[in-house]
Amino acid sequence: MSKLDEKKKKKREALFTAAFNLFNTKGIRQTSISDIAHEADVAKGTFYLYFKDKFDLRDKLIAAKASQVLMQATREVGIDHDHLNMYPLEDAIVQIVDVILDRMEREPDLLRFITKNLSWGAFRQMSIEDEKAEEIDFYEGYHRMIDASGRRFDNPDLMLFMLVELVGGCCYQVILYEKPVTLEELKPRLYESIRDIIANQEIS
Amino acid sequence: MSKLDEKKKKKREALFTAAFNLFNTKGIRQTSISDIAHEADVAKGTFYLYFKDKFDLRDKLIAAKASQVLMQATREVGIDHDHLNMYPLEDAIVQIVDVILDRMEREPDLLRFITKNLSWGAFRQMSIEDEKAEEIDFYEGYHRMIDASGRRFDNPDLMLFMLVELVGGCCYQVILYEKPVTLEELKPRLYESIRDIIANQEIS
Amino acid sequence: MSKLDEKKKKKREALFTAAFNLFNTKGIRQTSISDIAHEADVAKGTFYLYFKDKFDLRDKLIAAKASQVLMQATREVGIDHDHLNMYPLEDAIVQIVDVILDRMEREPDLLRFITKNLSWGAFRQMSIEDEKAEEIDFYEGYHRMIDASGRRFDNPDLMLFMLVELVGGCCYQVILYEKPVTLEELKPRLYESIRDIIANQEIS
Amino acid sequence: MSKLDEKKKKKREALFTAAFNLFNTKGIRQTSISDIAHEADVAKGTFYLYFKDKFDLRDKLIAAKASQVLMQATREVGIDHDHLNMYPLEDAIVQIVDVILDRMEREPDLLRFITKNLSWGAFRQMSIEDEKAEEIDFYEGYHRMIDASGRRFDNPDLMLFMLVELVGGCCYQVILYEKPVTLEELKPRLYESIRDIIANQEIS
DNA sequence: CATGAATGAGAATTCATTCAT
DNA sequence: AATGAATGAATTCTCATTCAT
Repeated sequence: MSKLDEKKKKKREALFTAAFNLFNTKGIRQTSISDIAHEADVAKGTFYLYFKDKFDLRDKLIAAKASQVLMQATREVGIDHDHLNMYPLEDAIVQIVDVILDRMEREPDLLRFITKNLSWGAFRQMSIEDEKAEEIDFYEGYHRMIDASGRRFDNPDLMLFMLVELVGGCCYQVILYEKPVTLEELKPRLYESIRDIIANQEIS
Repeated sequence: MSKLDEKKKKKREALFTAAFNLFNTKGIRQTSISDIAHEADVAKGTFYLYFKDKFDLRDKLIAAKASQVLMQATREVGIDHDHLNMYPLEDAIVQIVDVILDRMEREPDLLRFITKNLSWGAFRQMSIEDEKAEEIDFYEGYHRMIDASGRRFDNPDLMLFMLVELVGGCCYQVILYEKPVTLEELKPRLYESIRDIIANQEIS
Repeated sequence: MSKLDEKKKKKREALFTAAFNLFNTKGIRQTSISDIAHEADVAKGTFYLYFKDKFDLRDKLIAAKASQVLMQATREVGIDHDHLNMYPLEDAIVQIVDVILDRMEREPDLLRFITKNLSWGAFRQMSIEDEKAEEIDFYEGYHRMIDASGRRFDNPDLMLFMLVELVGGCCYQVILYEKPVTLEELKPRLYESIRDIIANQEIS
Repeated sequence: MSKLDEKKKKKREALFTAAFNLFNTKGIRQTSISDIAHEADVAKGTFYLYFKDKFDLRDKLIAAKASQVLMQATREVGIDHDHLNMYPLEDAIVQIVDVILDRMEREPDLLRFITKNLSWGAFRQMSIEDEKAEEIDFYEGYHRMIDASGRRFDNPDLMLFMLVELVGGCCYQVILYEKPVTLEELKPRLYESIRDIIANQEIS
C-alpha cells in the first residue's frame, strides 16, 4: 500500500473513531459534521471526501462494527472453515451468542450503537474484511455451518432471522437497563428459546 | 365537555393526525414543526400550546397509537375483565398477536411508526384510555390475565418482554419487506415459539 | 392597510433598497444574503420570508425598477389614456425614449442594473403598479397608443421589440462608457433609426 | 511544434470544450472548476496551469468562439483582403449577418453563450487567429472594408456599434424563443433597418 | 508538468422559539 | 386562546486554491 493510501486510511479511521465516540456521548442528532471533523483533527471539507453525509458515515460505521463483532465471536469460538462439524449446531450458536453478549456487556456503547441500527438487509449483506484481505460473508458462513451439521431445516433463513431478532431485541434492553431482568437471569431462558427455535424448525 | 374544550381537543387531534402523516411520509427528522402546523391548518405558535416540542408530540403519539392497537386487539379477542380464564393462556396470547399482526399488515404505516419507536419502558407504562374515561393499564391487564389463568411462571415480566421482542422484531421486517419469508409463512413458526417460551417459563 | 401590512411593506422595501445598493457596488455575485439582510437591518432569516433567494429578489427588483422608469417617462411626456392621439406616434415614442435616456444618464446604476437583466419576456409582462392601486400594463398601453394613432403596422410586436433592443443595446454602452460616442452624439442617429423602423413597418 | 507543446494544446482544448458544454448545460454559475477538470479528464490542479480562474477561461472562450464565428462568416461570403470592393457595402454586411444568423440558428448554444457575454469592448479587441498563425483584427478588417468601398461615413464606429447592438439584441430573443416573431419573419425587417442605418450615416 | 488530497473560509438555508398583536 | 412575523443560532455543504508527491 502506498504511503498516500495509508494516510487516507488513517483519516478514514480517525473519522470513524471520532464519530463513534461523539454519537455515543451526544447522540447522532446532536453531533454535527463540524464536531466530527474537529474531533478527528481534520478539516470540515475533508469529511466530504470520505462520506456523503452524517448518515452515510453512520451506515458504514454500523456495518464495520457489526462485522467486526461477528468475526471476533466466530473466531473466538473456533468455528471456522474446518471445524464446523465439531459441535452440535445448537452448542455452536449458543456459544457464539454467549461470546457476543459478554462483549456487549463490556462495551455497552457498541451495543447501543449496533442494535439501534442493524437491519436484516444489512445483516445479510454484511461481509467481514479479514486481515488477509479475504472477505468472508457471514451469511454464507452460517449456511456452511448448517450444511456441515448434516441436519436439515425447514427454512434456515427464517431460523437465522428469528434468532437474530430474539437475541438482538432482548439483549439491548437487558444489558443497557437491566430491565426486566439482568443479563445473567436472561441467559438461560434465552438459550433455551434458541434451542427451541432450532429444534422446532428441524425436519426430522 | 364545554365547546371550548371540544375545540381544543380537535386542534390536538388535528396536530396528531398531521404529524402522523408527515412522520410517515417524510420521516421524523425531515418534518418540522412548521410542517406539522401547516398540515394541521393551525398557526405555528399554536403548536406550542399543545406540545413542548416535536419529540413530546412524538412520544405522546406513539403511546396513543400503541395503546389503541393493543386495546382494539384485546377487545376483538374478547378477553376482558370477566373472560380472562376462558381460554388457555397460550391461545389467548397467540390470538391477540394474530389480530395485531393482521392489523399491522393492513396498516404498514402504523407498524413502521410504532415499531421504530416503542421501547420496553414505554410499553410498561402504556395505558389505554377507554371511552368510559377510565384508564386501563395494559401491563396490569397482562398480570391479571396471568393470575386468572391459575398457572405460575418463573418471571412473567421476562416472559412478556421476550414475547414482545420476538414478535415485534420479526413482524417489522416480515410485513414491510416480506423478507426472509412472508407473514403467512412466519406465523406458524412464530406461534410455536411463543408457546415454547411460555411453556419454558412455567413452574410445574 | 393594517399596521402590520405596512410594517411588512417597509421590510420588503428595505431589502429592495439594500440589495440594489449592494448589487451596484459589489456586484450580484459578491453580494451575499447576509450582506443584504445586514444592510437592510433585518435578520438573515427574515430575508427568506420575502424572497426565495438572491435571484428571486433580483428578478422582482428589475421588474419594479423597469416599471417605475417606464411609468414615470410616460407620465412626464403626458401620454396617458386621453391624449394618446395628440402627437404623431413617432414623436411620442422618441420623446419617451428621450426622457428615459436622460434619466438613465443621471442614474447609471439604474441603467446598469436594468439593462443587464431585462428580457423581452419580462418586458411584455411588466406591469406598473400605480399609486391608486390600479395596475397598468405597459405592453397594453403601447397597443392602445398604436390604435389611437389611427395608423396600421405590419407587426407592432416586432416593431416594439426592435425598438427596445436597439435603444437598450446602444444606451448601455454609450451612457456607461461613452464608447464609441457620447450620448449626445448618439441621440440624433438613434432617433432617426427609430423613425426609420416605424416608417418601415407601416402599411400604407 | 514539439510533442509536449501539442500535448499542452490538447489539454487546453479539452478544458475549453468541457467548459463550453458545462456552461451551456448547467450555466456558468453552477459550473465549478472541479466540474470542468473532471469533464476534461484532467486533474483539478492542472486547470490552474492553463487559466487563472473560471472567469479567465470564460473570457478567453468567448473571444475564441466569437472570433471563429466572424472569421468563418467573412470567409464564407468571400470578402477578404482583395475583394472588399466587389460588393456594395450594404450587401456585404447583410450577407455576413445572414450567414451568422443561420449558423446561430443551427447552434443555439453558441448563440446563447456568445450573446450573453459579448461586450463592445471585447468586440473591438477581438482578433482572429488564422491557421497561418497570423492574427487578423476584425475591427481593423471592418475599417478596411469601409475604406475599400470608397464611401464616407459620419462615424463608422458608431455605425458598427449600432449594427451590432441591433442584430445581437434581436437575434438572441428571436432564435432562442421565436418571440415575438420567427427568424424568417425578422430577417427582411432587420436587413432593411441595417441598410437604413448605413444610409443614414453616409456623408453625401 | 501533472496530480488530487487537504484545506477552511464562507455561502445558503433551516427552524425552533418568542412575542406583539 | 390564537396568530404568524421576526429572529439568529446552528448546520450543512461547496469550492477555489494550495502543495506535497
